[in-house]
Amino acid sequence: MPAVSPQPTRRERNKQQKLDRITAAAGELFAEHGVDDVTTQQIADKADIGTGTLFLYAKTKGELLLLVQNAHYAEALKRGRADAETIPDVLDAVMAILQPIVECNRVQVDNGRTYLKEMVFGDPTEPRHSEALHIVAQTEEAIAAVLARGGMLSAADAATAAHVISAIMFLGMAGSADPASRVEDIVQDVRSQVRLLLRSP
Amino acid sequence: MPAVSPQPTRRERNKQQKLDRITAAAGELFAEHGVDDVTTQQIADKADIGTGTLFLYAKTKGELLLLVQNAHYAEALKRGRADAETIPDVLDAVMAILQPIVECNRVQVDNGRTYLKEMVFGDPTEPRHSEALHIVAQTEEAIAAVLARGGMLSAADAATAAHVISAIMFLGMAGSADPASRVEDIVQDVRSQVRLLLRSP
DNA sequence: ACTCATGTCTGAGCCCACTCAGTTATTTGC
DNA sequence: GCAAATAACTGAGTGGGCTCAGACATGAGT
Repeated sequence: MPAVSPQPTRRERNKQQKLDRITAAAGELFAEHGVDDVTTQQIADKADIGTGTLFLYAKTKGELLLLVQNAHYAEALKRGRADAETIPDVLDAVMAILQPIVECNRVQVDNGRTYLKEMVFGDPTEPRHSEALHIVAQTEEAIAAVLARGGMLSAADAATAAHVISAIMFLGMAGSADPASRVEDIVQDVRSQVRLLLRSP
Repeated sequence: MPAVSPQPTRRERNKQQKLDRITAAAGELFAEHGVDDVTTQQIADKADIGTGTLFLYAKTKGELLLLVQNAHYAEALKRGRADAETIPDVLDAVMAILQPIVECNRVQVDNGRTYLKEMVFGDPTEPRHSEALHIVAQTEEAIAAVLARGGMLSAADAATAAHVISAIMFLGMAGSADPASRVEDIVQDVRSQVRLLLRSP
């Protein structure tokens, strides 16, 4: 008989366990085969739940991908933010934030692109979707902070510029469907656009 | 007995007629009900062809939307480009190009957003998709021309800036899923970002 | 005219994301 | 403990985009 569990009621614990199993199953299958080549049945089977149950935890297959990828993106943002602090040049610092995100996005090209699609065109009332938008907002805040650091831009302009930069990165990643296009190329493409925005030498 | 037909062979004429019927049917149904509330069956029925036939003319439902919307977009671009010529201020001229495109995109919000989705995430090997990308390229060229007009930017920078502006517009339109958000608001939002990019007063 | 070859059409059927009416588990009130 | 109430689960079923094996039309060769 263990001491007081972290979760109060049994129901809550069961729900959490199921969500964990779903997350693990979806994560593994998506990573292995790509989101398009995995059926919701497979995920349900691997998580050892009924098909219907799956959709109590994620309203669409897209939400399942958000569930899996959000964690990776948050992680990438954290790394980039830390890197940026050590870099004096503003453009370099901004790119230090973007780099890990692009890398993360290209680990599995199809999944990365579908994730972006889901973010922009998915149902904003779903919790995993809001979570994704929150990460984007955090990313823009981090960029704005770097921009404001230089003191060349007002706070409002820094926020606007950060928004533009996030748009540049977004379409930079979404645009290149070819899995052969390397991360480095995308980053360079984004960099040249950001450089112009910042009027960096 | 009419004189020599514009199309040489009977097969070619039949194919063209069918494509016309499909375009008309899809256009009317999409405009009336929105792309999500129209089935490919309905389109096939209205065009008076079999279901299978439909997919000989457009590989996916998304391609059908591209087929219908591309014409509207090309039209919007044409209007904007003409407007821009009469406007001396660079920022105003750029916005004159963007305005009709945003309007066109918001005629039916769902269709507009699905069109954008299809453009970025659709199959680039399909002919209607290339056509859409061509319109985007033309839009960017028109913007670049306006930017170069001022002489403040090199040709290369103008092209890059035009690309950024198209990204800003794209996410400006895609981002606001709420049909209540008015065209004017989106345009204002885009304008403030473009103003910063151009360092316009 | 009569093949044969080549291009076009077709709809029954497949696949798969998602639903919902019915079942089972958990909690609450007595 | 035992109902009643409530929450969670389930899988057969549904709808819709898309396919493909076979039917049909057209044009070319003779």
